[in-house]
Amino acid sequence: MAIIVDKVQKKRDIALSCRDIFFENGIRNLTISQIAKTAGIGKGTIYDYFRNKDDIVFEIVNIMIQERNKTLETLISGTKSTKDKIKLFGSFFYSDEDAQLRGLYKEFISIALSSPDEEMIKFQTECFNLYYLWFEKTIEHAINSGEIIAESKQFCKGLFVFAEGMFISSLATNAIVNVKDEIDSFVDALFKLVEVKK
Amino acid sequence: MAIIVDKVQKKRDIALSCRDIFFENGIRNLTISQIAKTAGIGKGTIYDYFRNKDDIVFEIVNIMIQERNKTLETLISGTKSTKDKIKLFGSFFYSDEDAQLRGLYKEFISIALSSPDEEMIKFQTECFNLYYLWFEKTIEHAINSGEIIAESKQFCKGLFVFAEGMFISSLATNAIVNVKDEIDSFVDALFKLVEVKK
DNA sequence: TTATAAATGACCGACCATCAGTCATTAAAA
DNA sequence: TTTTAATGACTGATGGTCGGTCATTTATAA
Repeated sequence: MAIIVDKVQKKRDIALSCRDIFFENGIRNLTISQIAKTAGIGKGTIYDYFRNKDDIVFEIVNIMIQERNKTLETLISGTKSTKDKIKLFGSFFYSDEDAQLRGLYKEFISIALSSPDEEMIKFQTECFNLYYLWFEKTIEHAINSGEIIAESKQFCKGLFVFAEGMFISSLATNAIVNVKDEIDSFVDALFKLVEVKK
Repeated sequence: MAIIVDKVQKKRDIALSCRDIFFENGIRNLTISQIAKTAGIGKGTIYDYFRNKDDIVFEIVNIMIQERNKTLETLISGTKSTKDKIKLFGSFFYSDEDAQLRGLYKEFISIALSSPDEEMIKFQTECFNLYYLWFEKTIEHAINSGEIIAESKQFCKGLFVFAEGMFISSLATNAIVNVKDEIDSFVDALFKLVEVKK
């Protein structure tokens, strides 16, 4: 027998060692050779751990999003107001702390649109469902406590998805400048309609 | 002088002659040689009319969207109900007639995300503003005629952008299956809150 | 216990095929 | 003869492969 490396861990290490150059250059402006050099390994070794160049971005985003989910979970449980909880879900699309992940997520979405891949879609679906479950629970709780009207539930999916639309529009146009303000004002306006009047 | 070709027209012709293969294969699975062969011209000629491969997609989408805008304009003016007008804006993201344009638009967004280009962003911004103006006008008209409450105006941008979010989510996840239903039910729910009660 | 051989997984970079984009040349019209 | 259009052979770059090397561990036997 010979050396046995922790393939999963090494894959993570390679991916993470490249996250800065991916963020700075974008996948299209990076060569496998550069990536391998940055990771301090041979070009061939890349393909012992990744299916292709896209797969590296996927791994980075995968790791970073899973880390972020944990942070988000604690942040949500530490937030009292329903409205603030809702806003917290959208914060990914504008907060300074998430700037790098957001940049890499952008690359990831670009890949997912032009080269849809079973695994990527599965991961995205899981993320969507996870977030959405929390989101739904938050809204339902607010309904049950009499804070907002029952009809609010119908806005769950739309409200949840709208932030993604703002994000894409902010990247693809100059029409959306301040994502935070747009999200905040939309949520505020909706809450005014949905709050139970005393 | 020698033969003078209408550069603008020829660019259009080349672009449109390739729209089917772009829709079927996607930009990543097409080579310039294939494109040139499909257009019935030499490889080098492509570069007399386009800056690069991305630029061809841009031209196709550009032409098709501008055509669609005209159709949309007449469709809107032929639609009476405010709610139907609003829904009309979202129809791009699910209607059968727009399936091909939608597929090419997806490619275009993918390009715009990973290789942002001045011209593309400018075009997208113009489209956004054009649609949004109509959209805003529709809402304002409904407010002035006493159909919906004044606060409705605050939902303009969010409502407008939410359909794009649905679209992206439907492509990147398996969590959104029926875009039309999602858009319809969100718009319906919002209208219930916003309609002036008699 | 130590020396040697065998086995195996990790790692690598030269190599290959492909392809976007260029440019020297040709063709055709005026 | 000049100008414009068109072209496809060519080039440089790059994603991905593959045969081979190296390092470590295990087996064996002296």
